[in-house]
Amino acid sequence: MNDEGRATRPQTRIQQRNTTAILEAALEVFSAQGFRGATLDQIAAAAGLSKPNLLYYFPSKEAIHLELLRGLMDDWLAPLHALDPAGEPRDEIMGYMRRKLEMSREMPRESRLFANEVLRGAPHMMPAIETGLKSLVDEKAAVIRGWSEAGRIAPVDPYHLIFSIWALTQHYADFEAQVRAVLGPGHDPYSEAGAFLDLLFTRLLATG
Amino acid sequence: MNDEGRATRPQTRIQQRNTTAILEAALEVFSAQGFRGATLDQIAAAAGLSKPNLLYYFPSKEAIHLELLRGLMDDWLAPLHALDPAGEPRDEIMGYMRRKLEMSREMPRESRLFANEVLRGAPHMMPAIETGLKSLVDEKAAVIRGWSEAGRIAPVDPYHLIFSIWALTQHYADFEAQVRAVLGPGHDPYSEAGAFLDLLFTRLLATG
DNA sequence: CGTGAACCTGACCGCGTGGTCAAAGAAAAC
DNA sequence: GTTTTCTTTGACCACGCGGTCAGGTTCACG
Repeated sequence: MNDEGRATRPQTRIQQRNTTAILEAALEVFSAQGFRGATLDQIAAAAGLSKPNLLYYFPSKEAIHLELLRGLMDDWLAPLHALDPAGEPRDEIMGYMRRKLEMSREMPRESRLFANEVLRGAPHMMPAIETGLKSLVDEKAAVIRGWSEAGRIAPVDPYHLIFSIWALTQHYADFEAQVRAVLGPGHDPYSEAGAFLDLLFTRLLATG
Repeated sequence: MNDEGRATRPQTRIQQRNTTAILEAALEVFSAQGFRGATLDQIAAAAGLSKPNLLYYFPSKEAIHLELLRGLMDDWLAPLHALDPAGEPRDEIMGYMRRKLEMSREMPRESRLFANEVLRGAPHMMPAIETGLKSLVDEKAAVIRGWSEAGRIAPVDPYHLIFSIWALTQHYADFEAQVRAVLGPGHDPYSEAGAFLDLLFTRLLATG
């Protein structure tokens, strides 16, 4: 039981369990209802706690929301971070796309939480976007531009290539209701998307 | 001054002006704040009316929201509706994509309003999506499948082709905050996107 | 088992918000 | 000019919601 790092972190068993339950419940409610649409009672109920008890662990509704967003940023950057400048260009880009699609399948609530935030103009995340996200994208875009100029993939604008990966993969999580309604029953949107996107990016990146 | 059509529709000059102003103001506020996040006071202020006066023209906050969504559906279907089965396949699909991108540029608030609704699981629009939208997509997907099978465009899943057009074009409106933050100043996202998407769909659809 | 800290709750509060209403103020109709 | 209908508003209300608090209960630890 060391006490290193960020000041004051007792972290008992109960604290661990309850904060986890609260964040899980908050993710569920915020992603489905938005920040203003969610109520502390809903979150408390979903977490199996009373509202005052919930506020014993977090000082305010906003604090829960911020904590959720803060934790999300790392997960969100990870797939792009893993794009390896030393790898085979096509494999790296397709791999990035597949990881993002996998994230949409496995973490649709997180995707919707993020979408909600950006839709509003990213009031809380703009600093993180302008620093962490931007610099990472700049870095990887330079790598892709290099590949492009070296003729290892077809010429493309690297920024919009990255945007297209975000758009195409997150769409299946954020607009899931619409996708399922249009396809009708008996479809697995994500596996179909996997095949389609493989094809799309293969053709986009193929050299002469 | 005829009185045909839907029962009771006096529509004086003042009524016309005020309902228009209210819907315009509501679009502004709802698209930026979401349904729950928006307040009647904000909408009234943006419309230049008092709150009670606003409620003289619409019975409730929800009624304004519904009216907005109802009016949006037609605009939303129009670009796909215009895809001509008798046209040149590549031109038709690329034309559809360009019309959608144009809509994102010209009507970003409407795009965000729609995104907000679908993110929440489309509680109000699901009926319209399951009927109007789905049948239109089914119809046009069949056309595209025909082109694909006839070898006039490269083989693609027509449904996911349409989804990809939605995702790629709406992304620039819905995630505008992020796109601008990542690109930095001195960029015109939409014109760059136009060039990129031209390239992307050209390569995706090219035969041989 | 005792004691202090951590955990939990019912009751409560103030404020913002959706919505109402009676009555005043403009337009239109005659 | 008068009446009638349409338009606008200030004052008001009920309620849901975020947040507080005093006090009770449970837990960890010696």
